[in-house]
Amino acid sequence: MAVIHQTQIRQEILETTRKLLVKYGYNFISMRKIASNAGCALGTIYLYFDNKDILIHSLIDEGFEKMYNMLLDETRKYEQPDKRLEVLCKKYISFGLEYPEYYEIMYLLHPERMKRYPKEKFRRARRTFDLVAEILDEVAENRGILLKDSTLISYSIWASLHGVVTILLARRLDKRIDQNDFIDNVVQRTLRSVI
Amino acid sequence: MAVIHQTQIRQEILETTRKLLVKYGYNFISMRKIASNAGCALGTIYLYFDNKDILIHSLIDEGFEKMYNMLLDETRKYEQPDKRLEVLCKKYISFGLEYPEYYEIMYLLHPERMKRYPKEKFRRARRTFDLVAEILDEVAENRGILLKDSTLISYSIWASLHGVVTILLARRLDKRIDQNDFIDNVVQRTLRSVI
DNA sequence: AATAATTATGAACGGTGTTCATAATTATAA
DNA sequence: TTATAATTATGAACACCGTTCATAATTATT
Repeated sequence: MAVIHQTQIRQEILETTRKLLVKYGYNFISMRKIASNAGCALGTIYLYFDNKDILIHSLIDEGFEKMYNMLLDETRKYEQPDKRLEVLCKKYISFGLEYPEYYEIMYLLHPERMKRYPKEKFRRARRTFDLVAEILDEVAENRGILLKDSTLISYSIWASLHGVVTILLARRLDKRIDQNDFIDNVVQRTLRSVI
Repeated sequence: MAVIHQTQIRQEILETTRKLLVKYGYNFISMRKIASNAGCALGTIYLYFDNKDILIHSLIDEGFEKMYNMLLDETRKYEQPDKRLEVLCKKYISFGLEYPEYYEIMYLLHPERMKRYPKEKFRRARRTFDLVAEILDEVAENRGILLKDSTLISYSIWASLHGVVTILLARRLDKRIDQNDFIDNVVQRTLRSVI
C-alpha cells in the first residue's frame, strides 16, 4: 500500500502525457503509449494515478494556469474597463483556438467522465470567472451603473465565448462565414449586451 | 461487392442503434451490442455501414429533423417576431437538454471524427439556421431596421445558445447559479443584442 | 545480514472497432 | 428444374484498449 509518491517517474509520466496530448491529441493517448514513451511499465502508471481520467485531469491545472496567465497578461496591457473586457473575451477565444488540446480536457471532456472530475479543478477554473467578474465590476463602476449579479453575467458571457470556441473547434461554422467576422460579431454582441 | 442495400436488417440496425443511444448514451454503444440487440452478426453491420462513425452519423438526420420540427412548432404558436425569436432560443436550449444523446451526435462529436462527417448532414443542419435567419428578418422588418447579414447574426446567436447547452450538458455551471436564471440571462442578453 | 516495506513489472482479463475467409442464401441461366 | 453465379450473412481472428494483480526487483529498517 503505497501512500506518498513523489519520485521522478511521476513527473516523467505527466510530462510525457502532456507532450502526447499536445502533439497527437486526446484520442491518440493510451496508457501503453504513455508508459512506452515515459520509459516505464504499463502497471507503473497505476502506482501514481488511479486511472486514465485522473492522469489526464492532472493536466487540467496546467491548462487553467496557462489560460489565466494569458488572460491576465492581456488585460493588464489596458486600463480602460471596456477595452479590458473586450481583450479578455478575444483572448479567451484565441486561447481555445491556439491550445485545442488543453481546451478539450478543460471544458469538453464528456460529461460521463466528469463524474470523476475532481472538485479542486472546478475551483481552479473559477479563478478565470473571478477575473471576468472583476473586470465586469470595473466596467459597471466606470459607467456608473450598479451590477446586480456579476457572477451570473460572467457565466453568461462565458457561454457565448465557449460557444464560439466549440463551434470553431468542431469546425461547424458555415464556410460562407468568415471566422474573424464571426468572432468579432459575437464579442461585440456580448460586450453590447453586458449592461 | 454489394452495391445497393435496402433490406429490413439495415433498418433494424439503425433503429437498434437509436434505441441504445437514447437509452444508454453514446459511450455504451458498441458494434457487438448493436449486433446482438438487432439480432444479426457483428460482421453484418459492416455490410450496410462502412464503420461505426457512419452508422452513428445516420442518426444525425433524425436529430436535425426532430429539432427542426420542435422549433417550427414552437415558433408557429406566436406571431410577434420578438416573441418568436425568444421562444426559438429557449426551445433550442430545451431541446439540447431534453435530448442530450441527439445533441451530442449532432454537435459535440469530437472534431477528429468529423473528418468523416458527411457533407449532406451539414446541409440538413443549415435548415435550422435558415429558420433563425428568417425570424431575424421578421424582427428587423417589424422594427423597421435593415439587417446587413442575418446569416452571420444567426450563427452568432447560435454560438451563445450552443454555449449554454454545452455548459449545462457538461455540468460546468457553478452550482451557486440557478440553471434557469442562467438560461434566461443568456437568452435575454442575446435578444437584446440582436440589433 | 536478514527482514520488512516499497516500487516496478508485464501477463492476463474482458472489452473495443474492423477485417476477411467461409458458409448460407438468393437470383439467374441453361 | 438443376447448375451456376451473385449476393448476403457469419463469427473467428487481429490489433488495440483500460485495468488488475501475482510476482519480481529494489530500497529501508532492524
